[in-house]
Amino acid sequence: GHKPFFNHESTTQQPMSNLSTINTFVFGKLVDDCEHTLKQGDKVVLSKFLVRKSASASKDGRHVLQLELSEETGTTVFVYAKSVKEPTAAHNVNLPIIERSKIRMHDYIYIPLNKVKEGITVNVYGVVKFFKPPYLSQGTDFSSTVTIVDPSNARLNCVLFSGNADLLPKIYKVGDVVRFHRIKIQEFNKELQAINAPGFSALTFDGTPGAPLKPRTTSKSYQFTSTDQRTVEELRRWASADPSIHKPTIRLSEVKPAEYFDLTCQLIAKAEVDRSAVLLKVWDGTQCPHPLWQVPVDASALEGDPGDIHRLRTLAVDVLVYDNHIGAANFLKVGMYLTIHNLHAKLMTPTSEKPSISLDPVPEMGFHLHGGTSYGRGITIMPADCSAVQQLKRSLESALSADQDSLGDLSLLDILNTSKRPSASEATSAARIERCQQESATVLTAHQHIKTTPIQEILDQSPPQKYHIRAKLVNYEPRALHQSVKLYCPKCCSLQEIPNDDDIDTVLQGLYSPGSTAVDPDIQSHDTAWYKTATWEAEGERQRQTTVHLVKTGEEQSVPEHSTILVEGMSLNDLYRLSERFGRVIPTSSRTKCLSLNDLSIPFLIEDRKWHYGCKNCSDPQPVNVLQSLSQSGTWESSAIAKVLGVQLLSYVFVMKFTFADGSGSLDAFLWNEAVS
DNA sequence: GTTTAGGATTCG
Repeated sequence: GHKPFFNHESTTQQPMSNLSTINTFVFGKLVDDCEHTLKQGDKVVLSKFLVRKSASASKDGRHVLQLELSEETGTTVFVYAKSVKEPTAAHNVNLPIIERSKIRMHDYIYIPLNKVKEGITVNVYGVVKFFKPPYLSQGTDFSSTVTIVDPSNARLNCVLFSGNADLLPKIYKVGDVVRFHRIKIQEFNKELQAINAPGFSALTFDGTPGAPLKPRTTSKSYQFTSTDQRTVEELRRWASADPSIHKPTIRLSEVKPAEYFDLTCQLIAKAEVDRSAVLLKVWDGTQCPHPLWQVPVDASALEGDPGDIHRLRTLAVDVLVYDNHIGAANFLKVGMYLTIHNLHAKLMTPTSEKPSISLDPVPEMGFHLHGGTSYGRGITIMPADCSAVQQLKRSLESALSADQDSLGDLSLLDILNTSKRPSASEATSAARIERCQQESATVLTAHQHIKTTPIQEILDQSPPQKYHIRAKLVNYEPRALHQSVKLYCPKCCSLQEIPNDDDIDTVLQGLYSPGSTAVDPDIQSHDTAWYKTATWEAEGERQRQTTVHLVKTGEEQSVPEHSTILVEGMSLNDLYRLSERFGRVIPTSSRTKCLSLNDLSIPFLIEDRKWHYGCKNCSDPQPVNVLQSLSQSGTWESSAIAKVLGVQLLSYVFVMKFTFADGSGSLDAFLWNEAVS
């Protein structure tokens, strides 16, 4: 908890005004430091504290604000050393005479791991035997699991949580030395287990004997005595003799199939593959001896310098990062140094849908960071100054100098030389926008493993075959969706446009213009055995005779919606009106001896407002009289009508044509479906 | 001072 630490009112002789007395609270680890160092009456300078409203101002009469000191905000407490002459103005932080206090050391006691007991909170040193790098738990905090060992031959599993991942130990590899303050020992599954207690803090050291004794921590103040130095160095020496702890690092050139390993590398490029996977292109300066499996992703989807990606293509490996690791992957920036923990090197036989020409497909090596946190799977961002990255950089630099010609322009060089992350220049951000606009509208998921075939290779082979292509869309038709509906003949496979109203009207007017109407008097206005006829003059127009032949049905009370009519002399508007009223409308003409169908460039049947057309190539129109057979059977299906009339029915289809090109050739692809009627 | 996770491979 927190304790009110300073209370000037009680320490000064004369009473102070409200505004000159402020409550100051000390939190966490700083409590210990201050508790043992500061005495009443000391003069201090405080930096980087939090200012909050005082909850007690109305009661204690002090300042309405309060100061909150904690390690998390980076607070530093300066105390005037005894030797320093008292400054003229205590608040003047710029005074050069202020120096960091000699804080009296707190006597921390470190318990050997074989001496920990349930229920106590202790401080320990240990060597990391196993760890899971911090990851976001299902709860609110980051979590990290660390197993430590020490020369007492005991081991301790530590389960650590923190809302701030920086407060968890910064472990890079097994063998690192850690110091934990305030871990609580408890029992779980009949074993002792440690969990971080309030005020927990951790220091982590490189496990290499003789390496600098600089601890990894974000803490601004920590106690580290010469005793601590000896302890760390002792643990380093003790662990370095243990082969189960001291494992060699594996580089891409040494990777064996089916191996799980930790890879320290630099990120070249990144792409979201689908909802469950992110692609990382990484390199460590060495060449993997196996053919590399490559995740097919659109170049436009790759975040990273296209030039670098191209130049490093032989050294870079594709790593697929799945599921829970995607969140961590999203934080990564191109140029960063990483350790990917428990990376799976897997040999994969290339899958190809095309007929195999080569006899033995060569297995390719793919790298996967599987989902979950088993075996410490995860990604750690490595600072440029740590020894693993120093070593990595030497490897990257030697790879560059080995191939100066092809790698000389590498923009990642800037990162190597300056140790800074690349800043997005105007040029690259413009390029990014351009690429962004080229992004696929649709992404097929889970097809990463499917090989694509160059278009020319498809053109050289004989159909039918199935392929996957990756190509640029050069053109597509039609541009408006409604234009994608066409008429299709299932017999001759021809496609044609749906005649528009103007065309139909023109045909109808040509058919029934006064000069051309030589209606056969024999069949005019005669009821036949199977239809009744009515003829009249069209109103208000040029002389035009219109005729309706109503097909008789068995029932006397036939409703128009279920009736079939044969019509003559109709305009386009007439056809629309009649088709709304009657179930089936069949446009005919009686210029010849018998009632016959019209030119097939207009519909031969309008059924429930659906306009049916026939194929000019494949139809052999019969006199309309043949419909009499249907009037007897009573089946007036459009297909039955078409059949007896000798008409090859055209169907409505959705068709889009795409023209693709991939540099090797170009290909038209049709997207095709039956239209819903 | 709650919960989370509590070492223990893999859908891809």
